[in-house]
Amino acid sequence: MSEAPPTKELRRDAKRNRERIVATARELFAGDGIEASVEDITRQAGVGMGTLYRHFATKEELIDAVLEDAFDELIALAEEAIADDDAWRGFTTFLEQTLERHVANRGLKDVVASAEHGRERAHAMRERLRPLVRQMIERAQAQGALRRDFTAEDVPVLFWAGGGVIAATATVAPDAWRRQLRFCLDGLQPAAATPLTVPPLTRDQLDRSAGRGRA
Amino acid sequence: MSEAPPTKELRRDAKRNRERIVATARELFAGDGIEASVEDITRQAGVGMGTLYRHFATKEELIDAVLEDAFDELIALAEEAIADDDAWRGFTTFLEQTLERHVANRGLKDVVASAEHGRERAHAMRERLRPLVRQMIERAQAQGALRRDFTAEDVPVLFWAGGGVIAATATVAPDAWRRQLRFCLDGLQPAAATPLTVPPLTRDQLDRSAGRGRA
DNA sequence: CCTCAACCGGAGCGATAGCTCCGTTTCTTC
DNA sequence: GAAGAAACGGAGCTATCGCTCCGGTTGAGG
Repeated sequence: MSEAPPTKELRRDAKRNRERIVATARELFAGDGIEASVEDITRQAGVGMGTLYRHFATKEELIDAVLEDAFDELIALAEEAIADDDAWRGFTTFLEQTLERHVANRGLKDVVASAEHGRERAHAMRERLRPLVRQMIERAQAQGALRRDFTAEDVPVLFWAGGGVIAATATVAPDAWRRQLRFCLDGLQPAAATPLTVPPLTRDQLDRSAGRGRA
Repeated sequence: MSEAPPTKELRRDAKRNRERIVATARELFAGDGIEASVEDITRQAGVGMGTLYRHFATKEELIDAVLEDAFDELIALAEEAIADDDAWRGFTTFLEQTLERHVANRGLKDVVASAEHGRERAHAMRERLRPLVRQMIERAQAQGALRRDFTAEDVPVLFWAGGGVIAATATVAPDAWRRQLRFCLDGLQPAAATPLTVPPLTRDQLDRSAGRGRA
């Protein structure tokens, strides 16, 4: 699982070029989403196609490597949320800060909240996030701040919803998603709860959602 | 505005082929979204490329023509909502039925809830829908069933949110959006309302959102 | 400084998309 | 049933994307 770091030792120019590629890709993915073309990346990084593909076997691999930091940050946000004595505040802050990242980093949103693109690091991030989210929710429910029919599997749904708003409005009104989130959060308080008519997603459904295409 | 119907009179085969194209496109757009390729459409309709492009100058025009019925249905749903004595029930039913259409018709979702694709009929539909939605909301607020800081400009935001959930889950759990909508609706009741931190979208922002690209 | 493995760049491949062009066929009219 | 306007169909154009291939270049060890 954990990529052993026995990678010999890169030649100086190779190391420099790799860093340039990652830095440029980070910038372009953040701004344009993962649909930024590899050609744009190489041109702006000042390297050739061959160079990029010697370091990354595929574009997906590059995406995965570029977003590693962002993934780690999401984990850190979840841990902060759990550390908050006020579980409800922790939970809402986690949602807000995650969606703020989605606005600032379209590539992150594309991988987390939208389509497939489940490479190793992304998958590992989801695995690490899952128990944290579950704990976050259980604590908020135990403190009586979150309706009891809300489940951990509903969290990705909130991200998909926020992602939809962000995709449509980010360039024009980068805070528009906050209204939508507020409405949802107000509806998540126990006092506001009205019966749900459908069950939450199962683990299996979650894995297949926005996962491996429409197979 | 209203396309005058002075179009001479199509030859019999031309008329037949046009109908085949529209019928096939309707089916493929509903199933695969507007990304269904024109080649697939012509093949399945049993016509050539030239035939399609004699009837529709561009793919966008075909989309617009194909979705005309779906647009009319949305208008009808809005009118039904307004006719309901219980404004809240009318409003929620409108949202539910619209999103049901989005699940059943991916092409409709693509045009209404997602990207640009603002051809004439789509634009006209939005113009017709706007006052109906406004009325729907004002009535629900007057009846004390809807929080007062909710505006007509928030309705597209709800569609974008629902569209995000549908895009991710439709093939795996076609009803998953109902949970998200329930949470939101519960949060739209006056008793649940918590202060919003950002203003609603302006008309101008709305027009540019998911509108003409990232210009 | 010399050598050669390691690394570089970018033309080009193959797939896919929307769309055009034009030789051929078909319908309608007289 | 002949003629010509109208419509047909599909090969192929252009553009874009991810990715490969290979002749040339560079940097580190002896």
